[in-house]
Amino acid sequence: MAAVTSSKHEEEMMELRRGPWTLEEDNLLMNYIACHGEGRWNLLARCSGLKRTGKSCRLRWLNYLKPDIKRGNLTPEEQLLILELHSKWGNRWSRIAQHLPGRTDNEIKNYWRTRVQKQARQLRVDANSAVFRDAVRCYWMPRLLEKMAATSAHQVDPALLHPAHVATGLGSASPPVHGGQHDATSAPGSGYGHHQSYPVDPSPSTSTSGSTSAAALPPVPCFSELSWVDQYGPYADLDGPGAGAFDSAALGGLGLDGLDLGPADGDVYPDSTLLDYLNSACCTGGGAMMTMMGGGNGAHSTCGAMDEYDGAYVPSSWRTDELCQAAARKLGDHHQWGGGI
DNA sequence: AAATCCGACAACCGCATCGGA
DNA sequence: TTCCGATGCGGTTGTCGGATT
Repeated sequence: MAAVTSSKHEEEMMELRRGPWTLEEDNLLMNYIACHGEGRWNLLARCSGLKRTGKSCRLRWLNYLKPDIKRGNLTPEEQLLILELHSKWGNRWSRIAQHLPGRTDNEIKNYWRTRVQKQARQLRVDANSAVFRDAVRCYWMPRLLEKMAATSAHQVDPALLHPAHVATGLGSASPPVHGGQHDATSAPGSGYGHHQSYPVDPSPSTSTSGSTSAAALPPVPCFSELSWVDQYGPYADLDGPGAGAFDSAALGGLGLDGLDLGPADGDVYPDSTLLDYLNSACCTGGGAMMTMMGGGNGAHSTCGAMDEYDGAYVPSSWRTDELCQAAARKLGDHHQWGGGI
């Protein structure tokens, strides 16, 4: 008897499909959800005719089929938002995804692993280290904005390009505007994304990566909620309302991807790398840092955790052994770390 | 032109948490 | 209070296509 039960169970297990979803499966799933709504995934799996687990159905729906899923490359403001929120919350992908309408935790997680962690590897630092966090704040984000201005026909408030404004949002109080690399044709049901290919009767209509359109999008959350003050203390936020805000209006719709934070694999810190930048900042007692920050006391808050040291504000984490070690690899001992860093 | 490498993304797996019986 | 199924989350793997050699 037990053997019979076991074999039945095995039979069931054998019937369960795995791997890529077919168009028919997607249709089944979408139709079922259209009739019965989301949730109760195990019931759905049993009753819909799909030979999938409830888990698999849920994942397919949430990560791919759900109508409000936004596909295509992450926009610059989305990238900035991810960088910021990750520095705040770490690998809380789901939580981060809640602040990027239409983006899934899976997508954000993949972005982090394929793009951001790659940069960290190239810099030989841990992506979760304070050094890398500061690198992102002080180097990646400003360059993101610079590249946006350099490569885009969009009007970007020049004031925004001052690194200080990366964090403070000075220069514009415009409401968020949407646009960027969203392709409305790639929504489930009308087309499929970059890698989607059905093993049976494939009928993908469009490839979406990198494409752009002016499709209407749900609002991108206001960056003003991204104040760093709660994490980094009193020096991490600017004074007054609007502080800590990226200007998503100015950033909106700009297509940018693949920013390099550092050297390619095999190179050992070529010209103009993050560490050169860090070096110049530190060796001048925070001078370069202060430039980055907007010239002094008025805006001493743009690069994350700031401590007052020797009359100047410097990022707290710059005084870590980790940073010194990283810098030493590049610089040897012939540079002095200024400002007591 | 073929082989190999690599990046990107979809999907799976294991564990944690939640909520109802 | 405990148990158990459902759901959610994060880490990891598999697969595909483009780029490079």
